[in-house]
Amino acid sequence: MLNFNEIEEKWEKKWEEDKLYKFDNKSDKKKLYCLEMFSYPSGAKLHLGHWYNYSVADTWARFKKMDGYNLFHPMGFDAFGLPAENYAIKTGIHPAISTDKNIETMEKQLRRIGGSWDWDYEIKTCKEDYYKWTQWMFLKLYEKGLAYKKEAPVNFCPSCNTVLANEQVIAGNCERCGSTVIRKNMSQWFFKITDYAEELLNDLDKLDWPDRTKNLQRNWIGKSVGAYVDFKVDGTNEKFTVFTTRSDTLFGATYCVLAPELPLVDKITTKEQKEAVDKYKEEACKQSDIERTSTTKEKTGVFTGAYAINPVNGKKIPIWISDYVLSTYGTGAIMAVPAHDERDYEFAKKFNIPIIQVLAKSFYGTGNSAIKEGMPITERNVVNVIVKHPTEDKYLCVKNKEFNWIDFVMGGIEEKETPREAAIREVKEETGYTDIEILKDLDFIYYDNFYAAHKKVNRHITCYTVIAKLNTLNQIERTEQEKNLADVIWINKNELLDSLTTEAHKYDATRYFNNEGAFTEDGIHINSDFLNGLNKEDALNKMNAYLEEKGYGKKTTTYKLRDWLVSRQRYWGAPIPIIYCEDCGIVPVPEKDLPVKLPMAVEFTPDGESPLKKCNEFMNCTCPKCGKKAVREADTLDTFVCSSWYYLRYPDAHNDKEPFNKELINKILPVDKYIGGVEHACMHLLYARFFTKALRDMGYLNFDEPFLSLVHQGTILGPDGEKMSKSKGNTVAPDSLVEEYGADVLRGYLMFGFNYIDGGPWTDDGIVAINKFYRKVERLTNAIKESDERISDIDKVLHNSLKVIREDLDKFQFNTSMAKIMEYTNILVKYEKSSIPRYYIEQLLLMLAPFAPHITEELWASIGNKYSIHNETYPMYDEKYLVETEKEIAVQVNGKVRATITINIDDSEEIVKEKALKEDNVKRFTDDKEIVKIIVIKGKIINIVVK
RNA sequence: GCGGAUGUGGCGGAACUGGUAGACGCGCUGGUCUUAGGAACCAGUGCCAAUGGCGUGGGGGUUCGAGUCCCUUCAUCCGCACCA
Repeated sequence: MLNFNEIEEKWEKKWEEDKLYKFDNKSDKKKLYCLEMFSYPSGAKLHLGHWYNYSVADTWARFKKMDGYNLFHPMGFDAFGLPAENYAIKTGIHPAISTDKNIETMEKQLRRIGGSWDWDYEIKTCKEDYYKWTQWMFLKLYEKGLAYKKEAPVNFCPSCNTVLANEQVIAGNCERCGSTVIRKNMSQWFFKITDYAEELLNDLDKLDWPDRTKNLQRNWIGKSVGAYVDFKVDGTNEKFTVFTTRSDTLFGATYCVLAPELPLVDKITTKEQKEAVDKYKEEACKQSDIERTSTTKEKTGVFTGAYAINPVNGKKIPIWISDYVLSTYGTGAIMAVPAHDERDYEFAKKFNIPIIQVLAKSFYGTGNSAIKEGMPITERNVVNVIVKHPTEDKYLCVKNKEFNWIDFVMGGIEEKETPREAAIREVKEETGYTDIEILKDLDFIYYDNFYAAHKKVNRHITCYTVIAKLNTLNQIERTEQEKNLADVIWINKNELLDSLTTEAHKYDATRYFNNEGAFTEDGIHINSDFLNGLNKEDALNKMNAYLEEKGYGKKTTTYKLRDWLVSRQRYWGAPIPIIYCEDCGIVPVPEKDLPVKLPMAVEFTPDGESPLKKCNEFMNCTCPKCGKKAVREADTLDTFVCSSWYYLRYPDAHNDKEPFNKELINKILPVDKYIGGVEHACMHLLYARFFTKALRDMGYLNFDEPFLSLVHQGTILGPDGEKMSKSKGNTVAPDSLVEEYGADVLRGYLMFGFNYIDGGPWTDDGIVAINKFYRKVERLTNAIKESDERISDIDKVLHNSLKVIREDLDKFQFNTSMAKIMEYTNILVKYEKSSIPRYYIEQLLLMLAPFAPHITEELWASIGNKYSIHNETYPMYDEKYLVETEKEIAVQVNGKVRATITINIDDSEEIVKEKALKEDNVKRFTDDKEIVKIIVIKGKIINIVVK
């Protein structure tokens, strides 16, 4: 029996010595760039997640290589970053030293996976020969106006003592350490990723990426089409602009809200309101983002005393400040339309601000076309009355005798009559109840397709709804006509929604029981002058055209995506290649002076200032323009800058003249298959796309997207089904598993035991099974015999397996492809006693080679084949073995399987039917029944329908 | 609240465009070989009052036929979260 660990280490050594996985960039085979996300060299050992990512992806890469591709499969390290620096603060060990050491350990562990990486192309982002070009990237972006410095409110982590990109703030907390992020005004470097927002959004459609990842990015980019509308401040020369997606509701704007931190607030606040406004502002600043944006929080706000002029109707509307308006989105100012926006509604209700309805629901359909084609809105209006029982929890309804319709009391509103008066009259007429009290009107009118039973006509009619209650059940005699028409009934809340006949009354009841709220559905415009009768789409177009024509505003698009903040007040990163000169201002370091070297001797104490600031040899320099004394930028670049272009460096990793040879990388890029965690969806994956597009526009690249196809591995959970964590004590260490079973067995289990995309809980039993399976393969190899014999049973399974394995590997379904290898193995076991012809053993080893590279290499050699199995071609199936002549199909009677029959593949339908009907068990279910029809699906199933 | 995903035996997980649900493996049961076996091999294994019935979270529908399509509902997980 082989000692897996021994042979594995033996072969790893040999592969390395022989450079078995050497990439040939001149090969004329079809290139395939397979890349796993590189990792941060932490002090901890390689965890199971690394193994899952790297070993399984390696199997795929190996398969593609054996299948004839010129595989480019590099590996490296994302080596700058905070942990090393924090470690230095704690222990005094310099990041350069600890990082080197960690990389060394990780390289060793990675090699033990048995990956097919060509280490000659290794990248370490913290090395001068790499970060020199990271700095070069910065300079190029700066040249193009895509890197700029500005004073802005930024996210600052008080614990890490540095600013963070928007993407690094998770629910108001620091992505890394979890501390609450605070807002600070600081002068920082940004990359103008927003210039590419639209393209980043649109090009997602071109990518073979998981849908959820694309959606995460779409969401993050957050495109929203709307309009800017300018409001003048009454009695002043001030004005402000709001952003709205619903300019069509402008006639319903009854107030405006400014974000408390807008400078305009101070300018327009009246003397009387100053104190209240200042106090509110102060409190708003104190709150963290989480508190501020908590949806459960009640709306708060203060009136500024000032009024804005609604540009479309000249109306004066109050200007408030409130923290529900964010200074960071849109313009930091909104027009509030309480009738049709939940938040505005809540706010208006709380502060007694008028609510003007400008959209009305129509049960006939929304929009002017519906009205045009249907009945016109009649002058005559209708009131619907929800009447509560004086003592019980019941509601008054009438039941139409002719149609059994159940509805609330309803009726036309006479001229000179208010809806309330009509309600009282109708209740009396229809039900005879007289002691009626109106409680309130429901907020919004709507249009109904109203059927007047006595006139037998449909009308599109305006509906009001009032809520009333009876104080007593005093009742007068109803007219004969009313008695003949309908019964008076009382039903409870639950029965109402089930039994009400018209949609409109169900809608009334729902709104009443749900306490109304804003009307946020689409509807027909009302109270809106030139928009009346239009639907949303038409009204939006008309309003936006009107605003532009009059100069009141213009159509626009906003994005949630912010420019990427790249400066960090930390040491262990690439220095930003910028010099500040008193005379010349901001001066980029000339390319010839790159790299701006990160000095070794610095103090690490974090105090919110870059450690480099205290390093005089670094800071002091001369201005490249005028030669006077100048200082360097003390901040370093976010490590995501390093990882935004590493995939471009790999193919030309040792080029010391340029970041990459243009011709070469345009040949090898884009990455064909990129494999890594989903957690990078809105950071690394977005940034890298931005870099690619920017470099393309600078003429360096001739492709638009860096990663054509993307796969996320799932997460391996602890045996308890929980996420693995040291604190929970449910971690599984790959090292000890490798020691016990060997790398191939671990790889095998990772592939076989899970759906790669989903991951799942670890089980110890599973890995034993793979061990057993590989032992079986070893045993079968020993049962080899030199013979040209072909066994058709085996051929059939072999070629079927090969076909499925290929298909499944393309889909990243390693579990099912391994299952097929096992099926093939199982058939070989049947012939083990009489020994197995060489051909079948070789096929087994070849098909297994990408999965278990070490063991197959050893067994390949042991049966006397030449080194290396990994230079062999992956076996191809032959269609001729897949053609079936006979097949077993199911016979169903009324959809239930009653028998199976064996048919010849070219049996006619008649023969198949005959065979089926002859089956005893089929007879039992058909004999005393009438056969209605027989459905034969060729080669699949037959279904006999009986009655 | 919005968006997305998932739900199949005791377990991990299969199932192409609707066509014999449970591939493959673990576990379990019985057997063979053995001094012994936690080794290997062979047979069996969805559930049940079992020549039948029931079964893919629940309810309804379309269909000759539904894990797969439609409607509805529940549960779990993950994003975003006052985005105007």
